[in-house]
Amino acid sequence: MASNGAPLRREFYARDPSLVAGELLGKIVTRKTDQEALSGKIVETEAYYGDMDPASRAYKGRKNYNRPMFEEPGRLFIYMVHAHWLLNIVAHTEGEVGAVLIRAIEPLEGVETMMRNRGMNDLRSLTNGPGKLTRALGVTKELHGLDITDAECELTVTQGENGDYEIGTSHRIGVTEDLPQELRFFIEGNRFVSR
DNA sequence: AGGAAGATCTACT
DNA sequence: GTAGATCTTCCTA
Repeated sequence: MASNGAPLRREFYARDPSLVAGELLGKIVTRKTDQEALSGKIVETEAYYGDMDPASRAYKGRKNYNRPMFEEPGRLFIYMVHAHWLLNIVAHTEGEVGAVLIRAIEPLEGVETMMRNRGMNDLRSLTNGPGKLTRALGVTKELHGLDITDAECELTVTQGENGDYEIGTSHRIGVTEDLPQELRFFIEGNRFVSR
């Protein structure tokens, strides 16, 4: 089953955010509820940094709400934009600041429930955007700061199958002031990548 | 206490 | 391709 396997270890996240963002492609996100497991394959991500990144939530220094970005890698960083919760995983090397935004997943398990959560039944547009997938998976502020390297966590990321993907890159989407580097990563040709 | 911003989504033309 | 809805957090007074 797709969601089997141990969570990725903390060392995976204790590296440069752009590296982690690229390697998270093809991994499996699983949201465990009382009833069932909802899961999907990560097909699109973006990397964010600290005070050198004007698009980052951590740009203006350490605040209450962005605290996880400054702390232990492998924990969740969740916050709201335009009435949508966005799902991030803290990722940075020792002493640095950063996180990876999950922008799109390919639905695997629990599609019925995800459709119910979203109030629609079009598979293609079920989870192909950062605000859409959190709604589908039932991700809210409640999960903020949780440790996803713990197998008991309500949300985990596991290895999945080793696919041979063409990885595409581009500038980040929706940011007002981007860095010169391309920090958006996606699986080339996958139909669940946002548009 | 109030206003504005923001890593978005949907529906409409 | 553009407009309006959405809602939490932050900033200033």
